[in-house]
Amino acid sequence: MSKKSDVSIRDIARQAGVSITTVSRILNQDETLKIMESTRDRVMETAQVLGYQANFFAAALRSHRTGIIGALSPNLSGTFLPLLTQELQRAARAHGVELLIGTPEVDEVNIAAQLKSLQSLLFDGLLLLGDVLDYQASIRKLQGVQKPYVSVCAGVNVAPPLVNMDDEQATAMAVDYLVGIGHRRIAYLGSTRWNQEHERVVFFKTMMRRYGLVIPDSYLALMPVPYNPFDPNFRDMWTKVPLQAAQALMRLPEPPTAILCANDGFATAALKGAAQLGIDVPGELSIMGHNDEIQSTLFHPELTTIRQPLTEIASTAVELLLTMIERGAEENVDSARYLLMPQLMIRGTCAPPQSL
Amino acid sequence: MSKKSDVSIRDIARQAGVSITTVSRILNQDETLKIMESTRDRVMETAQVLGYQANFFAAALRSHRTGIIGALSPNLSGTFLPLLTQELQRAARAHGVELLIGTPEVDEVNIAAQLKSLQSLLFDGLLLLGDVLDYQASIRKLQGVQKPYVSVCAGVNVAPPLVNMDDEQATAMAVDYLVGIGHRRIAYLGSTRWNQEHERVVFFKTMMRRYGLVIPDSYLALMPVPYNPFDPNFRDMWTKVPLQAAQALMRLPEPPTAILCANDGFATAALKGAAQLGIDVPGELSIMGHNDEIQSTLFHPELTTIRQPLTEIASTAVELLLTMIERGAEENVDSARYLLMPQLMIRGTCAPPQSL
DNA sequence: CGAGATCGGTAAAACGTTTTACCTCCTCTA
DNA sequence: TAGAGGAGGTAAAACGTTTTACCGATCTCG
Repeated sequence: MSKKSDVSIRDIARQAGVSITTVSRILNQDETLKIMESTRDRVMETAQVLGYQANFFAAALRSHRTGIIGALSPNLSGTFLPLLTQELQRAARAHGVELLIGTPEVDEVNIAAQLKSLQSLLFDGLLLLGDVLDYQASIRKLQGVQKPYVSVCAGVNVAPPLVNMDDEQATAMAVDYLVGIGHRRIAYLGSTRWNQEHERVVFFKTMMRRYGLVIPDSYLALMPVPYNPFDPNFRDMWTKVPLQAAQALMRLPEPPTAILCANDGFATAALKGAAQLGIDVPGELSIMGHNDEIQSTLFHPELTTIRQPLTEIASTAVELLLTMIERGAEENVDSARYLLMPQLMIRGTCAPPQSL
Repeated sequence: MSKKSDVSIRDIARQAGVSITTVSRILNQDETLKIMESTRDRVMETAQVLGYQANFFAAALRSHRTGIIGALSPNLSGTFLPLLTQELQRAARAHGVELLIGTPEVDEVNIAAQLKSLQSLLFDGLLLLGDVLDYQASIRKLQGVQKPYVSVCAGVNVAPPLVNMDDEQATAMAVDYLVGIGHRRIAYLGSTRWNQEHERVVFFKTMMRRYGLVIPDSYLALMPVPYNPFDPNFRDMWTKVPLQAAQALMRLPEPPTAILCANDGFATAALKGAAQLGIDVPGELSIMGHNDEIQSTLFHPELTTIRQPLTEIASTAVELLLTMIERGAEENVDSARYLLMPQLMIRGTCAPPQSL
C-alpha cells in the first residue's frame, strides 16, 4: 500500500556512516552504551534530513512494546464514560504514551476473541472502564493474556488492581447531607447491571441503618439498564424507564422526600418525571445525583450531586498501569486498590423537606 | 514481556506436516491457490488445538495492513461525537474491522507528529470526525501520508471525500417549520469554530432571505467555543457563554420569537437561560436545536430538533473508507461527497408565536 | 502422445526493527 | 608490562508473518 519512499534505519546508517545498531540505540535513547556526542548529532541530523519515521510494527514485533495503552469501555453512549476517557487521554499524554479507545462488544463469544487478538497484542497495558457485571468473565479470561491491566471506575469490589472513587465515602456524604437538612424518607434510584451502582445500594443501606432509618422495599428502585449501546432498548432504558420508576416513587402513598440517584442520568430523568407531575424540585422533593456528569449544570435547577474526582482517578490509573508495565509481570503491584475522595456539589435540587 | 508459550505459524506447520506458506494461506483464507479440503481441515484443527493466535505485528509489518481503522475525534466531551463514534463502531463491526478511537491533540506542533507516527501507521484508514476549522491544516499534512481517509460530520464544504448530513436541507427544514407555524423574528445561536456549524449560519441566512425575512445583526449570536477539551474554559464556553448569549437575545428591545440553535447543547443552554428569566418555552419563546443529541429528550419540555441520521452516516462512511482501502490509492473515489437526509423531530419546545 | 493447464503445494526472501554477543582501541593501575 | 576495564562501537541473529517464485504431479485436449 504505502509506496517506497519510506526511509529506514538502514538508510540512515549508510548515510551517516555508522552501523544500524548504533542508529537504533541513538534513536531510542538507549543509555546502556555510551555514544560519542558527535556521532549522535550526525545520526540525529541525517534522520531529520531524510525525514525518518520509525516503523511501528517492526519495532513492536521485536521489542514487544508499543507505547500504546488501551482503554476499553463498554460504551460511550452516556455522559460519564466519555468524560472519563477524556481525562485518561490527558493523563496518558502527560506521560508520553498514546491512549486508544476501544469499545469491545460485551457479549458471550466475541469478547474473548476480541480481547485476545487485538487488545492484548496491540497494547502494552489495558484500562478497563466502567465495569459491568458481565465483564468479570472477560477479565478472568484476560488472566491468560500476560498484559497488565487496571480497572477504572468499575467499583470498589472488583478484582484489583483498581482505581475508583471511594464510594462508601460518597454515599456517606450524600446521606449525611440529606439527613442533615432534615430528610428521613429517602429513596434510591439505581441500576442492577453496573457494578459500581450495584455496590452503592449496599453502602446506601448501611448508611441509612447507621442513622436508624428504615428503607421500605418500595423505596429501592433498581433497574436492569443495559450497557450494550446497541441494545434495542438502550435509549428507553436510560430515559423512560428511570423516569417511570421515579414517578412510581412519587406516587407512593407515603412518598419519599428525597431521591438519591446512582447517576446524574437517572437524576435528570427523575427531574423530568417530577416536572411532568407538577412536583416542584426542590420545594416538594429533593433529588440528588452521582458523578457530576455533563448534564448536571445544563438545566435549571442545577443538579446537586457527588462529583467523581475524574482527573485524579485518571492520572492515578495511568500511573499505576505504567508502573506495572515498567516492572513487568513479576512484581505484585497488582493488589493495588486506590480509592479517591469524592466531593459534594451542592446546587439547586435539594432543600429541607416541607414537612419539617 | 510475554513469555514463550506463544505458538507460531511455524509450530502449526511442523505439527500438521505442511509448509509455513500453506498454513498462512489457509489461515488467511487466501483464495489465490486451491488447498485440499483435508489439508485445510488438518491445519485448522492443529491451529485450534495449539491455541494459535496470529501475531498482529508480524502480519502488519509484512502486509502493510492491520484490519483496524481509526476514528480521530477532536474530543469526546460533548454528547454528539460520542454518539457518532458509537455508530461508527457498530458499522465497522458489521464489516468485520476493528475501530479504535483516538483524540489527537489539535495543536500546532503535536498534531503532525501524532498523525504521522501513530495513526498513519497503525490504521488502514482514517475517519476524521467533527472537523474543526484548524483541523484543515492537519488534513493537508495527511496528504503526505498515503492512507485513505474520510471526513465525517465535518461539514459539507470540507475537502472530499466526506460524509455529512445535508445541512442545507436541514436548515431548510428548520426554517420552513418555524416560519410555517408563524415565526418571523428568528435568531441564530451557534459557534464560529466548528466548521459544520459555521456553514449552517450561511444556510440559515439563505433560507431566511428566501422567505424575504431580514436578520438583524443582533440576531446572530456566534461564539468561539473551543474544541480542545483541555481548554481551561471548555465547560464554561459550552454552558455559561451560550446561556448568556441566549439571554442577551431574549433581552433585546425587539426579541426574537424563536431561536434556532446550531446544536442541542446550545439549545439546552438557551432553555435554561429562559427558565432563569421566567420566560415560558414554548409559550413565549420557541427554541430549536440541531443533531438530536442525548439530552434532547432528557428534560421537560423535550427539544424540537433536527436529527442527524447517524446510523446511516456511520455506515456510509465506513463503507466508503473500506472501498478506498480496498482499491488502493489509485482510484479517485476520493471526490465522493455523501449528503444524507436529516429528519425534523417535532417535540415540545416550539409553538406558534404569541403575537400571532 | 506431447503440450499446456491446473491443482496442490514448497523454499526462501522479504518486512524494519531490537537485542545479543562480540570486538577493538585506549587508559589506568599494580 | 600485564591485566582489567571502560568507551565506542559492529555483525548478525532474531521477531513471526506474507509474498514471490518455483516445482512436480495430474489432467485435458487436439
